[in-house]
Amino acid sequence: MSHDARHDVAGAGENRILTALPSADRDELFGLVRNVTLPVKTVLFEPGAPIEALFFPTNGVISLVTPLHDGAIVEVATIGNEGIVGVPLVPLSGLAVRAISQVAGHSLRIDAAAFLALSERSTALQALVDKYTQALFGQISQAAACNRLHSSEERLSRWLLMSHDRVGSDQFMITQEFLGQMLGARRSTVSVSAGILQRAGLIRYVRGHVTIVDRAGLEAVSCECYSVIRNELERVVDPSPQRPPKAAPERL
Amino acid sequence: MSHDARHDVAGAGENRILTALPSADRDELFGLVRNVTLPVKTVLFEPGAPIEALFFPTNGVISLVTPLHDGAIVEVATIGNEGIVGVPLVPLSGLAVRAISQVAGHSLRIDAAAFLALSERSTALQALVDKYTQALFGQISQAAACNRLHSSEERLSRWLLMSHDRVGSDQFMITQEFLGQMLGARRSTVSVSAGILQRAGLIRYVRGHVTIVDRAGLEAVSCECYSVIRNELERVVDPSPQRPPKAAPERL
DNA sequence: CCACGTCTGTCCCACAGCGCACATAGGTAA
DNA sequence: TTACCTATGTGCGCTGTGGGACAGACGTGG
Repeated sequence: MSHDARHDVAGAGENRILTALPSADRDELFGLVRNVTLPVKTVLFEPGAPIEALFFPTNGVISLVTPLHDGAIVEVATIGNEGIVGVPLVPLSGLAVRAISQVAGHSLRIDAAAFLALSERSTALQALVDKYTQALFGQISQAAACNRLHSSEERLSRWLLMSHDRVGSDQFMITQEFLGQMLGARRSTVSVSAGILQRAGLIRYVRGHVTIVDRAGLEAVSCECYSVIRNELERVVDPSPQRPPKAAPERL
Repeated sequence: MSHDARHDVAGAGENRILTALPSADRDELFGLVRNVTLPVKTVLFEPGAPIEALFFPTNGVISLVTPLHDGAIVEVATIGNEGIVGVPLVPLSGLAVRAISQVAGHSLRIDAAAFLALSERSTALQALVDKYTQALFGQISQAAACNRLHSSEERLSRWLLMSHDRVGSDQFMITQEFLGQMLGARRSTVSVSAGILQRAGLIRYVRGHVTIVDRAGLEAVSCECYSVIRNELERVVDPSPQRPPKAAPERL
């Protein structure tokens, strides 16, 4: 696994979008980035605020959440080193969501203007970003359905699996209070669901420290949304296994 | 209100994205489109199927829905003459959602390849599409939160208002069975919620024919999501009232 | 060591919405 | 007219979860 990320001072991983770039483009981009440390609960941007920079996480987990007027928030997507925070990027315009770091980590930060200029020149970068944008779109759509139809236990399992994929460790920190906000559920509901998973021997949960004990078991409990989203994201950085095209509708 | 749409044979409206284009670009695009009639429940594309064409609705309502493995579907966005069906567009790639017409109408159809070629030349078109894509992104994010936290009555009101905006008539057809699928609820739940709205004098509902009686009343019952989404979409075609920027986080 | 703050497990009640079933009304065709 | 299909209204029991509260476990700092 090549480690071209000369700015990756933390030595704690790479960003898979950048890894998938041709080396010339990647080198050029690395000249424009700055490695930033993102403690837990760092807000990268607020709804409506113009995007000033993109972030390519190398480790840690960042969530996109929709804040409602009453103060409640709901997670609509989680982003790790497989993705980009700040797309779709439009000059001087902002997204309708908040980006907030969920598990502490590092990201490569690049100014929006510099990124746009570079992507004018690099069709490979443009193509990758567009494909990722489409996958992110799919992730949010799946979350919208999941939030409506799946139980808190299924959604909790999905969240744990997605985080597990991104932190690269069997253990990470997240309080049930925070988890409840992400899942749009009461803390006590999370506590009950987590207790079920714990008694089933799938996880361990001690004062904000979650340990994934039985990954396969978690996948069995989780709803389909986990694998749907995962496949969609994998397709971006590894296009080899083409999805079988669904039955196309009649030509319009 | 200029009516340049020479292909708009149905004479039943215009697409506001296209209307917002400089006339030169608009004329060029009109040379590439075909007016298509979309009966109710027409599927424009399935999840994963490469997008072959974009659709600019001139009337009617088209929904983006996420189908789940068990056959259930949930609406994640509704698109009328303020929008575009098929974005974000990536060559040879597809979206993770199904597009299905909800209220019969017409759209201007353009081949994906032709559209991409044109948008290479028209920065105005590119900018509009990008802004709309961002707004659509916001709509889905809001729906994800709404689906999780708001009551069926609130969501039903929101759906009726959004459709009302798009059909341009106080009456349109939609069965409660279908509505239940959109809202991710039982038909009987929809029946109860609709009954409440009906007894409150806000709507009339007879065998699939909904009539909006008291729009202001509906807005009062609906959740905030209606106006949030509406503002986001209006910003695309009418950027004059800039949104006040939220408090920006500390510079990263 | 103790004190305090944080985080979790649990219990109560209330209620929206599910799952299911059935009756009825509007529309259509013979 | 009758027969039939579609769509809506409604009733009932059940369950998941909200809303709220409290006790106990863990961990840190004094």
